[in-house]
Amino acid sequence: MNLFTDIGHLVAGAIAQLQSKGTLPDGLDLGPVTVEPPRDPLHGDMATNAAMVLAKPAKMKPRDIAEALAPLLAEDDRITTAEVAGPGFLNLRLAPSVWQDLAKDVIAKGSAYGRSGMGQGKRVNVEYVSANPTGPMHVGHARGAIVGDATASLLAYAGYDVTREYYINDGGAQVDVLARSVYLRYLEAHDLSVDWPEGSYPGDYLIDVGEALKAKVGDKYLEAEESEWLEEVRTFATDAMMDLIRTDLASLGVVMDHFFSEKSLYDTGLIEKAIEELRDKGLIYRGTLEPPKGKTPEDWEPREQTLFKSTDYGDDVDRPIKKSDGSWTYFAPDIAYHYDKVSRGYDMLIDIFGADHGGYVKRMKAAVSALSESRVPLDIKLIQLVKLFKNGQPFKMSKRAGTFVTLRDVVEMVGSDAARFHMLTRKSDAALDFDFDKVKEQSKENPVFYVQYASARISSVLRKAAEAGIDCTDDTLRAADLSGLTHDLEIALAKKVAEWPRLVEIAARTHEPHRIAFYLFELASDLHTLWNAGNDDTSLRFLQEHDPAATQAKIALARAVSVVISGGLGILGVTPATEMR
RNA sequence: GCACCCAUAGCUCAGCUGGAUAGAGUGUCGCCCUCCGAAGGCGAAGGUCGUAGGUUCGAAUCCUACUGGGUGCGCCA
Repeated sequence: MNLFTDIGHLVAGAIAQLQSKGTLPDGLDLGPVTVEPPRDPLHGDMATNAAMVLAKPAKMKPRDIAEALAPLLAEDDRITTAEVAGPGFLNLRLAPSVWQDLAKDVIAKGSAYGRSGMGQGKRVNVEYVSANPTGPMHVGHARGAIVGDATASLLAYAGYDVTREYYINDGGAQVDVLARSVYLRYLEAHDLSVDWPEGSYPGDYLIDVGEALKAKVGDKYLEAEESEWLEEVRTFATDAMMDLIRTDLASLGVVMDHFFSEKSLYDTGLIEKAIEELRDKGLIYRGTLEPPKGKTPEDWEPREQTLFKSTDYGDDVDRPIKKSDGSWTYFAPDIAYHYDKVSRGYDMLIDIFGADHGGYVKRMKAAVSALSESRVPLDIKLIQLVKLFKNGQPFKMSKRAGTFVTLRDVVEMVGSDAARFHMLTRKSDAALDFDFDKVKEQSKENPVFYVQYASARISSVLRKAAEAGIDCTDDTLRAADLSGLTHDLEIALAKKVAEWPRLVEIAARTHEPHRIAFYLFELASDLHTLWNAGNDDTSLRFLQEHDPAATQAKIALARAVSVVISGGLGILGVTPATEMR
């Protein structure tokens, strides 16, 4: 249920009537017709641009179309006035009962209110985090994890069939470095002293892994050549790192549906298969790239390589898929991985990357377009960096100084709920300030607190009503008479609730979960405003001790708000508060 | 040199497939808040939407050029 689409259908019906009467020509595209809340409340409750966007194709003046539509719309019970305004807007005012009764519908729908069928069950793969399995995740990974997870939840809420996926970079040189580092810890576990070469991973987190390796293989590899132990240690080490990562993710409430191993691509020959697919399309060739202008690397020399003709699909230059020693570049398994995703039948792919991977966007999109015959859209979201603050002061991360902030540190310091909400209060492509003190602050400045406080207040008033012996169960509330909700603040709150399904669709269409966070803040703000008004005007208080009917009406509205807050926080992966401590 | 992202109130940021007088928080200023619904409330001021063009009935939004900041640019994944 979505009031805006309901009224949109009404507008479409009115247009059809005019067409059958010959006032408007047939065959008009209604796609650009919108029904939305006007920015200025003085313009009514909803406005449609129908007359303006149909003017040109219908070869009529916008105001003439609007004048013809207005009386037809006004016939509907829900609409009290339909006025032509400005260049041809049609401003609609809805009957108070529409807003009042909305609360009952919301309560009846419960957690289904706001869910949308726009996804039509289409299958979407959201790939996120995909941190190298070489150590614990840091705070930057946390943002990617949270944005990816919320995006996945958002799309599921909007009716898509969503898979949450993690690409394990376990096929490259860095996991060999990991294996060698673990081997050194293994030697240490046998009380041998070791030298740590440049570029290894000397972090403490590998000590346990070395011990565990010792427990598993004993002294088998103490005197062995690297070629004998490398593969087993590598597998052992990456498994251990993935356990670590899974645990870290779980502490944020992030649970993946599927982990995909880069290494498996080499083992199964999928890379060759994907490249063959491209070759069949004539997109693979031997050639020599121009050096980048302005900044030629010192050791540049022209070299013939195997290239993917990504320029056919909008990239700036063609991209190498093989190194000069004949092995694959990083891009090749990535092509194969996305080829696999396309082969698995997804209708849409979403990748959540760090901003430092911005240069890969065009080539990945080119590869997916080529491999899917442009059937599968790929949206890549770049996550900008997180700037840490403590007491308002910038907080630099440094491994050496011991100020390296891990994902787990963040969860332990501020909690999963606050971390998640805060990371979603910014567009993902804008840098985010994360101040440990502000995120924990209990004030209006902190949207996490403000939204949770709203849900806590509603829980509180429900408890109080029960104590006062007023029946406020959902079954009772959805049958209540809400015609007493006439105050501007009450109607305004109901209107905000009415916007929820519309907002979900906008956020889902744009793949931007931060819109949910902003909406929830506004909704909470409207609730607090009404609540505060109850301080001066007791008739606005939700709990009217001696008037059960009025209490039920007011609480029905509050309950509808809490339904939306729960649904919205659910998308963000944040638990609604029932009380504040 | 090229590509991508960003630029909106003093500060931090929203702003819908282009829509009417561009919003919020914070800060500033004024008023209120001794107890009941608490971690404040009400109101005011504050803008050439980076600059210059273009498309359009209509542009913060789309296009072009420029300025400033970030990221990246063949055998690193």
